[in-house]
Amino acid sequence: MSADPSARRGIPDATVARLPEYLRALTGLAERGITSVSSEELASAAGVRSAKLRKDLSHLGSYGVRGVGYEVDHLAYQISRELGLTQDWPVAIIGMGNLGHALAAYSGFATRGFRVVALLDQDAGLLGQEIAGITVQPMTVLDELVAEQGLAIGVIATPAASAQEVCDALVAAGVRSILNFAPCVLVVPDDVDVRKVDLSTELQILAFHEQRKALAAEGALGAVALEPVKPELNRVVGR
Amino acid sequence: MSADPSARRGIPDATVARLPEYLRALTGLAERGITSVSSEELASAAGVRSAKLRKDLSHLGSYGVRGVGYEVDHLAYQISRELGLTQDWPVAIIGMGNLGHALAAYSGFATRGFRVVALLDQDAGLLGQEIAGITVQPMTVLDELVAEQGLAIGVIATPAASAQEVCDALVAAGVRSILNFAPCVLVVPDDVDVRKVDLSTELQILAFHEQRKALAAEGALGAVALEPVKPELNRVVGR
DNA sequence: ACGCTTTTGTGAACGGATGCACAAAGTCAC
DNA sequence: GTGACTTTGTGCATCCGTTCACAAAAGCGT
Ligand SMILES: NC(=O)c1ccc[n+]([C@@H]2O[C@H](COP(=O)([O-])OP(=O)(O)OC[C@H]3O[C@@H](n4cnc5c(N)ncnc54)[C@H](O)[C@@H]3O)[C@@H](O)[C@H]2O)c1
Ligand SMILES: NC(=O)c1ccc[n+]([C@@H]2O[C@H](COP(=O)([O-])OP(=O)(O)OC[C@H]3O[C@@H](n4cnc5c(N)ncnc54)[C@H](O)[C@@H]3O)[C@@H](O)[C@H]2O)c1
Repeated sequence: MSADPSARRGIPDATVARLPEYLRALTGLAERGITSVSSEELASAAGVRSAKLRKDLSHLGSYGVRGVGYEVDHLAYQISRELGLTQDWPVAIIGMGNLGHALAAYSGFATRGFRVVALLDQDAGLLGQEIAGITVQPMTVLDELVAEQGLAIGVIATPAASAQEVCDALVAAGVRSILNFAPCVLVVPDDVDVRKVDLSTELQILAFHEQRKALAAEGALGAVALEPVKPELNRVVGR
Repeated sequence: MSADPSARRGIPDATVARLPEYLRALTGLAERGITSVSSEELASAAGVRSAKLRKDLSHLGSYGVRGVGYEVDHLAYQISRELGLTQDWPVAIIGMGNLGHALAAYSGFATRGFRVVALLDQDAGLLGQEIAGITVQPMTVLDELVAEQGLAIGVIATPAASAQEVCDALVAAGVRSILNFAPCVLVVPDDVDVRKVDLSTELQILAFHEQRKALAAEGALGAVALEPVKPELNRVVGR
């Protein structure tokens, strides 16, 4: 049992998911030359309530000053450290189709603690081609990437039909964190984390709410609105 | 108060978020010629526990048959209806850069109840150009799109600096559902839904867990593991 | 030095989501 | 027709996350 006050492990998943947004908000403030910020201001910049922000930050330690607020640089550093962004994580993108091309060209990786170390594809016609300054390689280099570059994160941008196969290859090579853009469920061992980004799902959730709004408007024409309007600030469909 | 048994409004957000995955699993089963499925099998295909699946489905009505399971086609139809996918939703993509190009070329829209009716950009150099068979138009056509095509959903694929401006234009034109790919918080009126897809956030969450795994492995070398291994099937980082 | 103001950090109440376990409801073999 | 078997739908307990509200802590002005 360590007595270190910051050694509190077990940050809730919901909090971890919001830390990147706080970090982004802090970066924006720092760029505007702001050095100190209250929980109210930062929460507003990040699109959450101040109580939630404070509780989230309390899980990392006590970095605020009562009556004043948080020092922007220091808090940004603490969040970066907690997220493991004080080092650069090597990332490989697999599947250089439409989406893979866009991802490879995306500058948002480098600015946020990630480094694209490889672009992989199965298509012989793509191999050797250069995309965004990186040569496309075959899947066989995976073991080497893990051993020599410390590859830790794989991004799957292949069609759904190939995704599980690619996933298995990543896991076999030792990659334990996977970001999946293919619309399918991946089966992985317990120690591997998978996160999914799914455009269709997001659109379908929007469609559900859109339909509800359309029906509500229709209903309101002939009768009193079935549901009272909920006054709510800055409504965003919760996840 | 209608007595219609299917008129149960107020499906939990968490359930709505999973319906698209169930629908996809059902579509896959139907393609393989399977006509009937149990909650256990469908749950496994969708990557959830069967009890959760059954509770989710119970919110839409009672479409299963005890002792047998669910009829694939019928359940798929019911979920589609609930999500509002029995009609095609017109979608506009704003910002035809790297990401916008990939999205425009993406076939996943049409197969899932969406129709790209317009591609918009501010850049005069792109206007009039054809991408995936659709001509790029200026932002000024927004009002027309809403009035004549019934545009309901806008996809923002511009840089973060322009996103709020584009969002305001969409809202002013009457669009009330927005999918945002730019890494920033959008401020909208209460009746507008915004969902965000954020690559960096997802990677940063993976980095957090990756770091924990690295630290745990390190700690295990010199001492007994600090945390007991949790046996958990098919672990996916929860959201 | 001291009291006033501001803002944090957190205990406690609340609400929603998850997982368990089983009665009810249906099928199917005979 | 009947009984054994399968699988759904759901009540209940539990867990996790959010929100409220305030005492404690720090700065600041006088
Ligand atoms: N394009 C988009 O905007 C978009 C949006 C959301 C989701 N997606 C999803 O992302 C994935 C990729 O989409 P895309 O439009 O880029 O597809 P694509 O067909 O243009 O590209 C797929 C690439 O993957 C490669 N590939 C196929 N099997 C492989 C294997 N086993 N190993 C290595 N490489 C392999 C192919 O050679 C091809 O280059 C799909 O699952 C799609 O559903 C795409
Ligand atoms: N490229 C990727 O893989 C990727 C991944 C994740 C997130 N994103 C995000 O998606 C967004 C777009 O990325 P990108 O790489 O395609 O950028 P990009 O710079 O290639 O393209 C942006 C496009 O938006 C247009 N635009 C700018 N301001 C506009 C305005 N006010 N109205 C209409 N159009 C406008 C520009 O003309 C340009 O064509 C960015 O916010 C980026 O952070 C991109």
